[in-house]
Amino acid sequence: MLARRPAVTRLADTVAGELEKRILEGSLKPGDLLPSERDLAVELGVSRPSLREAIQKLVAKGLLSTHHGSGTHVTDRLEAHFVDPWQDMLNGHPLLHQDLLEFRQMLESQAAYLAAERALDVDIQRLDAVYAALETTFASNDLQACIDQDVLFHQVIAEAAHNVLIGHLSASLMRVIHGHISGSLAHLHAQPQRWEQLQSQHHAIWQAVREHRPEEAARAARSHIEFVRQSMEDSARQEERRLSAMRRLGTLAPVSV
Amino acid sequence: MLARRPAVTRLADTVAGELEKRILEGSLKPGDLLPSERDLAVELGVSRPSLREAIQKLVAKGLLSTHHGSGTHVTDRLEAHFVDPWQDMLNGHPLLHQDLLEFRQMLESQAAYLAAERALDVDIQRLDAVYAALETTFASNDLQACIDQDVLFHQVIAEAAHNVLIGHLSASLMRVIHGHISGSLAHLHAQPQRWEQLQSQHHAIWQAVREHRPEEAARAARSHIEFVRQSMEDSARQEERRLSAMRRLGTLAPVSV
DNA sequence: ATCATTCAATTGGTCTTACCAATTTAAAAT
DNA sequence: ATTTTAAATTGGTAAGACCAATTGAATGAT
Repeated sequence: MLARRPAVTRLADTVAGELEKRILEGSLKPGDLLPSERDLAVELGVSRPSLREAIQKLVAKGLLSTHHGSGTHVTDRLEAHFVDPWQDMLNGHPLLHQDLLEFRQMLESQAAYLAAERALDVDIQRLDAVYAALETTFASNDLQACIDQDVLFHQVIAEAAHNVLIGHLSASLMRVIHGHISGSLAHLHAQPQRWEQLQSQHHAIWQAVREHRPEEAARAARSHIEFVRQSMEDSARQEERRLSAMRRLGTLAPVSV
Repeated sequence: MLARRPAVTRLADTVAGELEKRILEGSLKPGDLLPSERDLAVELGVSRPSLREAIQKLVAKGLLSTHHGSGTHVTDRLEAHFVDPWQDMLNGHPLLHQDLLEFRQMLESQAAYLAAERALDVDIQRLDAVYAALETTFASNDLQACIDQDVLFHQVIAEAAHNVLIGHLSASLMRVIHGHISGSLAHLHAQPQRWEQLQSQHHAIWQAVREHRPEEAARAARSHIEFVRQSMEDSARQEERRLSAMRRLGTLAPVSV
């Protein structure tokens, strides 16, 4: 029942391992062009389909990239591949963003509610500090810092809810969304009036939590995410318009590789 | 940087995406056996080598696992991501149960709300079938079957919410607490009048969902979990009294720490 | 001579077919 | 009823052919 390890040696795995080894050893450097599939298959003593399966595995891992007509290259960023299955699910299935935001809305409003109910003095002190930092950061133009502080702000609230599941899950979600937040934040940053709305929403949540008004905290958090959701939709729509225009003009020329 | 995004549509990628989608949506659940490669290739309208390349991609990602001779299974990597840290922690720290039930209250009330809002005919048909089974099972004395049906009932509602995160998270949580449910259910089963309350609660949730009354569904789910929570506390308190009595009688050796 | 065009060679992408190997199943023999 | 055996099913591998995108050299016009 437990002979699962060395059970069978799939050829594609062996080949993939061999190629991986060559990459790690340095005989195949990032940017290098692999021999053609036909040649490589002969060299490794396997059929082309088997070689292709191995290559597809490595493509999925992010070690190789294929280009119809030109060849197969070794990716230049070896450690950039995602190991989190949810992470690349998000990239491949944009319809997930909606589900994720919906879930986040539930999670954060509940977190805010519980935080307002249970926050101890130390929690509020920490929250005050983070909020102050968030305010000064938002006044600056450092977008990356804004994202970090924003994430931290929500995480502190989640932890003040004193529910380990909410805390852990909130952290997980934040890590997953982190990359996708930047888009919408950049979009908002370009509109000063909306940017200020964001600040006032944070302020409302902060006040409701530190003054122990659960219902209001939950409502503020809910409408905050609703606002973010709306903004992401706008952002996506605008991006679509931009792409459409570029297609129409046929100027989809490579942006200098 | 990404000027060559929609350049070509590799078939294997399309197929892999389609399979991913089915896994996300729940048509392919963890542990499920995929159709044979030959059948699936026909169903998707592609050749077997192309299908295989797609499968190998997903195997590399860890979403599928192939077994020579038996078939290809869906792994539970998506759910494991959320659960792993908590699986054994729950056993050692029973105080976590409170947090977990609190979280479950939020999750299930939201799931019931969304399910009442979005359930399609097929969802309701499935829900009806599961509820009928639940009712007959509760009439019997098979406790284990009751637990299974109870879990299934809530899972069907979670999936009718049409939010992949809620669906997978609900499945994860259910798997984690599966063992811990039996305690409280056994405790309830000893009190016929409370046992009937449980049934009427299920009935209320079921009706509210199938008649598309979101607010009521959420309220029913919330008070259902509240009831379970209360009962678990009673159960724990009673168990404590029992232990205390045994200590008083000296029939229990000191718990060596 | 220089530039643009054309076309053939190269390369990855896909399909068809066939056969091998592990597993499961059910029939058959004990 | 149990064990044995064989057939059916399933994934694994191979070979050959053709399609499609890319490249680059030969060709042509300026």
